[in-house]
Amino acid sequence: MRELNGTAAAVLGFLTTGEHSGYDIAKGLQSLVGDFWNVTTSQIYRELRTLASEGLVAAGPVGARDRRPYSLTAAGHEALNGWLDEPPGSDTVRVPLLLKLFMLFHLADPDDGALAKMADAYRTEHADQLARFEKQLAELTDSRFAHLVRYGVLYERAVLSWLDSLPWRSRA
Amino acid sequence: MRELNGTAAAVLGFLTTGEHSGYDIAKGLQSLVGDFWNVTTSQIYRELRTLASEGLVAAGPVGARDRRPYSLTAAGHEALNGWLDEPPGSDTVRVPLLLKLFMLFHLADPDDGALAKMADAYRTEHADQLARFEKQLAELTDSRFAHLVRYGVLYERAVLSWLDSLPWRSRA
DNA sequence: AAGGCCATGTAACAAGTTACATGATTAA
DNA sequence: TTAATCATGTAACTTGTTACATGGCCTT
Repeated sequence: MRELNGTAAAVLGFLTTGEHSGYDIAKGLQSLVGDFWNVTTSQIYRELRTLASEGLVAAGPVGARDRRPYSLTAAGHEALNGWLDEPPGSDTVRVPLLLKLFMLFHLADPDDGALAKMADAYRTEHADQLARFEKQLAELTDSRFAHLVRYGVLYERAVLSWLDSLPWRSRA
Repeated sequence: MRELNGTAAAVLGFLTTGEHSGYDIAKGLQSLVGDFWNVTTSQIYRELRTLASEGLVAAGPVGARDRRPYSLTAAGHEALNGWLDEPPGSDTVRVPLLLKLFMLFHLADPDDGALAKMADAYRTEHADQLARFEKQLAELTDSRFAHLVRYGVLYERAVLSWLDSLPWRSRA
């Protein structure tokens, strides 16, 4: 049994709630774990195809609009449990803003206006995300899931406080 | 002139310091920006091939061990400047630990021991990274580049404080 | 019943990772 | 002078993204 990748595992996990189409899975995962595990619809379809070929999910009869429902098999359940036992991999972080700042500093003496503009756009994004996380946190009842959201909150706060510490920021 | 991707831009940026082989570029970028922009050697080679075919870099004569030095062309310089003017894209963040925790919570009632084990491994990684960032920060003279490292410091501290707030942590 | 939107999916492309090959250099 | 290591690169594979196709559903 091959090592599952995170997305495949997420698909299996989602299917523990019952039969779903690729479309549903994609939407569902997006809203459930999209904040710390990016998924795109196309990926899901591909994973479903390979998972099906491995017998970890089973495709049901095609319905309207080519909708094809998938369900978890016993082997799928097992594979998911195996995945849960393995230690998680390392984080992947890519921050285009930092790359750009690095190159700007390296190549030129950029004027503060340009820097501030970039930082502002970035700040807006992250302030919005923080607000979303905080809202989620307020609405959550299960404290275990709340831990996950708190990660987001702390992360976004760190980003904002970094932005606020920059000498060429345009807002306070 | 096509939109450069971040990695391509980083390659061009690196070549502003002179002629370099793919190998050098890969190593160099890894140590310079690897903390917030992941690169692998193979990627660099591919980028170099396409950049060369677009005339943004020029390949020099092959040396020992098939070493092929590349240098920046005028068009490459221009492309790099164009890239610098564009607003940076959004961050990509993938945290396998969070995905796994989510699934664990969703599927079962995991025992604290397993959770603590995961959290500990994660903590070690991030504590190490924090130490590296702090060391860099202490050694840096250019305050502009220091801003970038401070991002890392704040980020890692946020992660650690999150870990410390978990009820099933095994260390204080 | 026509037009627009939503659900559903595929295909093509781009980026990222892993595994491997090979020829210098260096160290024993 | 053999073995180990490092520099250098390619090829194959996996994952991620973008663009597009199509047919049912809902409104007017």
